[in-house]
Amino acid sequence: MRATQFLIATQKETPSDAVVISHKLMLRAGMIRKLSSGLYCWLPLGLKVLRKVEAIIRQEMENAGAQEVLMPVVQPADLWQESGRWDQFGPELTRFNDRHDNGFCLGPTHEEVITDLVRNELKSYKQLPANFYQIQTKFRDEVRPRFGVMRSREFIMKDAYSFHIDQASLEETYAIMHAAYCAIFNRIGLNFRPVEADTGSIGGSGSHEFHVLAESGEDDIAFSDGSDYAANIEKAEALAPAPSGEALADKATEVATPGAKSIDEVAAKLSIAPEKIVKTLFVMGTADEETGKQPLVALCIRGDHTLNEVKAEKLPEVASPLAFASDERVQQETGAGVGSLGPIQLNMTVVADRSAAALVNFTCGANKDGYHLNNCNWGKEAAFTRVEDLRNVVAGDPSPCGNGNITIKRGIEVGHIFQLGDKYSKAMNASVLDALGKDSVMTMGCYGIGVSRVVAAAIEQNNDDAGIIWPAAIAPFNVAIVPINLHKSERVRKACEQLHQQLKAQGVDVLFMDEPKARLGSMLADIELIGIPHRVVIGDRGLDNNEIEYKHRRDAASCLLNAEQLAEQLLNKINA
RNA sequence: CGGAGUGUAGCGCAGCCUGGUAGCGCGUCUGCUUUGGGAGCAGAAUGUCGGGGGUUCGAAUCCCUCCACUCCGACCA
Repeated sequence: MRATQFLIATQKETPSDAVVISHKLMLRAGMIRKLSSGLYCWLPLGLKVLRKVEAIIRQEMENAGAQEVLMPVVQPADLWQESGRWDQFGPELTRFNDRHDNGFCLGPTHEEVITDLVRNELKSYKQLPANFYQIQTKFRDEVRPRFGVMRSREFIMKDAYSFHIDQASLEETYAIMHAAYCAIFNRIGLNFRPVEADTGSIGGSGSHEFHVLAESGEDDIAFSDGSDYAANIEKAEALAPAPSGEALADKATEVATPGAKSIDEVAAKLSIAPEKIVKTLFVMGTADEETGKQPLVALCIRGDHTLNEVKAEKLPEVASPLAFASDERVQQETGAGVGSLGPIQLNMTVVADRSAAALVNFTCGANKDGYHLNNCNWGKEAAFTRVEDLRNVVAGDPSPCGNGNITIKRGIEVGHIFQLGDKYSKAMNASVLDALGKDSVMTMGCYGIGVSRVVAAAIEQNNDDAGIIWPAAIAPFNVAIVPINLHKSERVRKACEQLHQQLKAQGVDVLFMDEPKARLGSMLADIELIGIPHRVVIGDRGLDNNEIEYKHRRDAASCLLNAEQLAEQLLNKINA
């Protein structure tokens, strides 16, 4: 490719609204441009990278036995009503009516459409298992799009859906897809980890996320330092600690804590550690079927811990989605305001976290504004209905796998695979005839990769002060040819043209900087910013000595190659 | 949705407080010189100062209002 025929839209300055490195570099390198909040145009350079990621995914999907299909972005409302998600999804699902006033939505995912397609096409267990995938645009009206294409509203996703006669078959395909995902991210050159995950609103049983490790990630991942256990913090189980000692025989004592509302303020005022305080949170409970009224539910965790909202939401007594009680409601039920609350004489379900339940002689709110109780104990002053795992694990906790302790790192979720079970196939009556000639609801799996997010994640892991450093497999160009005094030296032009042709003939993605009067410094800066792995500089001075300057993007200094065997030597470097 | 900001040339920004000819740097275009790490000189083009209303002789500047975008939080595959 010639630079004069390819839009190189690099910028010296970073647009002020970019905060993460991949967003800055994608803008500066001229890969993407923002159209509106969470909506991006892909320029030729960015699209080349995107297409390379797609090509790798396609190959591995085919290897895994998946077949490519293409489904519409616009989906009819009645399918979503059939699955029940028309009402479950919030404003993230963009809905609209067509000219006939029929309801539609923009597809945030495609379970409904594929299930409809498959129930019409597959009739026999002999056609199973079947696995279909597509690489296609999704739209989710995110509350807060950010970080460029990392969290955009419109994005490219590879989504696959598998259909099975039973759970055993699903598990087989799930394992194959798990392996295919590892192969994809390895080929792309990412430092990633599969982690156990919560299934979220998609529903179902088993699930893994694939995370690219990076500081800018939006998820916390818990790793064990004693095994290969890894889980999203939403999912990671916090084990019960050993009981912390003998309860004092004395009664609890009331202490005045005027003005102290947060755990930190109370801890400071009373000179006790936050881990000796019980924090009581009030959330809305499941509505009573007859009256429709929502009771409150109290959740108790240790002062130094944070509530795991995913775990809390799964409690049968707690309304989903999780909502905290209003200050007025809390005041009504307890007689005290937020900041002085405790599990004391509460007329409601009280669920205590395992760590909170293990405390003795702890401090908690007195349900009386401005007062706390010291030396409280469960079964005496304080009471819980039952004990559950409610908190987020923290670094240093014992790993739930039984080996080692937890460390926490940030991850970017680039893939997510689920064992869906029959959630959609049952709701939408997608069945085949089994070996006995009976209708059998199919079991499903689904498998997603955020294709555009993968591009950003690769940059997060591969960059330096000068710009992007592409992993070879997804570099927009693999080699850059940089001439010196192209407009003056016929010899330089000839050498460049020849190398350009030779590499092209070998199928190498090569960029020839053929702008006749371009300055060396700006060409080199552009190539480094764009992140092209291999670079040769061809000038008269080198040609006099039969030498060509070569440098890999990761090398500190350049080296010299023989001019006559340049193409061969370069091919060796590229294939190394 | 709560909090905090920002909208002035393609990009980065100043000007606003204290109303009086629309500015700077980068980029772009022309010419000459230069050419081994983002060149120099000379010249040029580019703005409904986010939109609408108001105050005023006069508004980028003051007031009202709407919109867009960004950040933090909440929330969310």
